Amino acid sequence: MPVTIKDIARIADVSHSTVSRALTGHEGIPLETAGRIKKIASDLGYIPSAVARGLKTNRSQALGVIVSRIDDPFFSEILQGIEELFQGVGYSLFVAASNHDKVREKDIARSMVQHRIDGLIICSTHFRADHYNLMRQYGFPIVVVGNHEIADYQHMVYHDDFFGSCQVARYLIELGHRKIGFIGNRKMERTTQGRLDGFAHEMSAARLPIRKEWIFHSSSDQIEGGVIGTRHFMSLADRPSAIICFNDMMAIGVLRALHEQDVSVPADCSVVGFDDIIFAAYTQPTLTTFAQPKYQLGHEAAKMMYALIQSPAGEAKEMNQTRMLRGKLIVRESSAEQKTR
Amino acid sequence: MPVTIKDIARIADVSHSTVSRALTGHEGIPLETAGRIKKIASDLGYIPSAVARGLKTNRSQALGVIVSRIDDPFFSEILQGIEELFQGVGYSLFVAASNHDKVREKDIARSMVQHRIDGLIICSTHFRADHYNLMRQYGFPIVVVGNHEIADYQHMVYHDDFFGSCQVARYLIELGHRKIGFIGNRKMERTTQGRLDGFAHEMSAARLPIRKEWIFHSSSDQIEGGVIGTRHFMSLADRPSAIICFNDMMAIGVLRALHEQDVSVPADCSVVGFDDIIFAAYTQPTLTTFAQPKYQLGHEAAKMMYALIQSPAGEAKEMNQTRMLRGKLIVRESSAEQKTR
DNA sequence: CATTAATGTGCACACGTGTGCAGAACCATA
DNA sequence: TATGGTTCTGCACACGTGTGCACATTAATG
Repeated sequence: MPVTIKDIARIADVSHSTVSRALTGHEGIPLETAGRIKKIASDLGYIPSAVARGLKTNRSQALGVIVSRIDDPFFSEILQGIEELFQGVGYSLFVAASNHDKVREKDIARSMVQHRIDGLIICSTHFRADHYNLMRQYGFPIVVVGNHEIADYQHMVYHDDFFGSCQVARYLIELGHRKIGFIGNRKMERTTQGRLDGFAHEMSAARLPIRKEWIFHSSSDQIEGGVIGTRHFMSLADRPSAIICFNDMMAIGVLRALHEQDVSVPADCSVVGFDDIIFAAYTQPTLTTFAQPKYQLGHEAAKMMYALIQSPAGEAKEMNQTRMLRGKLIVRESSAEQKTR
Repeated sequence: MPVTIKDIARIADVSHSTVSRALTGHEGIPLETAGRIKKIASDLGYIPSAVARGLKTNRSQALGVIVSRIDDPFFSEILQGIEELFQGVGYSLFVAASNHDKVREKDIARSMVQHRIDGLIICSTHFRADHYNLMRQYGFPIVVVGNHEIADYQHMVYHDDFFGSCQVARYLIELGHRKIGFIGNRKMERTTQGRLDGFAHEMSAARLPIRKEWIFHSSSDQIEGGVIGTRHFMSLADRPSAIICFNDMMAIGVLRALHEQDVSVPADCSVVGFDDIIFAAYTQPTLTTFAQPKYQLGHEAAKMMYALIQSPAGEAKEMNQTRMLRGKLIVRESSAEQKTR
């Protein structure tokens, strides 16, 4: 049904080879002929088939992106950053959500290979080593962005969690807080560890105590995780005067739980999040948080991928490459000076 | 590099035709031979090329999804609904964001056609008629979901905004409100009109006045749109005692603006949103809103698309088909009885 | 045993595009 | 005119998979 180069060839009274060469800007075709062919192609509304071209050239002009969930605002912002770069350079994106489900991971890996993608970005999700390795065999580059795992990948873009957490902790210490609680999430191995290390680093630099009961690992990294963590802290005889949360979703849960217990924020307790998702600016009170450059993370991952695709076969591909981005502290209403009592 | 059916054929000592037939479950291949071939294929880790298959069969096993933005929580929830259905049945999704940009729309339409997608879902975004028609020429089915345009498409899934708005208005009226304001957004043609009609319908059914200055069209449908709308209402001598917002993002803006003006919600003014995005449950106060079945919208659109793909050439395709879903009112803290003064 | 039917399998071509190679056509130089 | 070079273009094949058709083999029937 669609117009093919053969249709164009028939009308232009040349062979399909000539049409192919004229349209791809190949040398050796006189400008006049090329112009005539291009005119016909455009009149006929010719749009080349990436399928046929991909079969011949072994480049599908398609990339894969795997996230854990599409409807998580943190991931979707990274996705937006990736999408915007590739839209401009003519690559299409296969997007799939793993949902932390092993079966789906396998299906996704399989379908990515089936479509012979030119590259893959794995974004903020655990991914089992066997599925990762299955795909590596197929030779296309894989960039991992913002992952929580400790494992080292060949090409990575991630956020400097240690630095970020230091900023947050130092800020609270400078406000006069001495009893600071931390709500983490064990599933996020590398990330939570980095943030915990930064926290511990600043606390000991200021010679402040780190009490075991002030570090709480919640089972959920969503809103309810913050609620659970708050319940824990409120049950203590000696409560922290400030709470650092693993992410903003949990911080929103903390705000909610404190409100229900009539603990005033920031007067009685400061709360700080992490990520700066869009809603952090609109909670009540607005949330002090450390802004991860989510869009940039996506953008940098896309740039790294683009370089890998462009580079002549396996040149840059062999080198390990890691890019680390830093965010910045965003002070809003949920944090304040600790009044000496 | 990857294993092909020819590799399998060589090892099994048959022709590649036989391998092809054995793997696709074609009749006429004895079970024993088929089993032997399948075993070899699996041992070699054979994964068929959707590219080559697509060229021959004219089915790419890929679908397109176009949204206006990926990082808008409303769209991404619909996307999640679409993704989850197709993941299970072996279709991959090309996802693209139009950003309401004409140039990008054109590029997207072109790249979708290039990849010879089997179907397209246009999701909650304006899409120029010429680009839409360009794609229609290529014969693949197009399902439009939750669009704001008045134009009728052949295959549509959308939400009953009139019904939803009636529920909201009636609820506020039953709480004793007589002065009700409405913040809309003109860009969302059909949607905003449906909600306005529902509002007007209930108001006149209750013989309540609809004042011109109580209907405000904001230029933005995001948070700032709500802020602008609130500013307008606060400038009036006779202020409404309840505000219905076009969507939750705007309602969050309203909550914020009222808080800054020391207007207590819901004591002095009730606020109701629309959509029930995830954060509506965590604003301060939590937001009363009308829940659109976003996930279901995506799911229904996917189901309709799947039926269209499966149906023998152009059978169901010719019929117009529209599916309308209804949501439900979610009462939270931002609305309360109007005290008679 | 001859004939027919049923069953398996390979050959060859197709899908739409790209490309090495050879030949054709033209021009310039000896 | 003969020779060599340059410029242009078509033939033929390739990519990986699917499939109509014919042929080969075996089984069933007379």
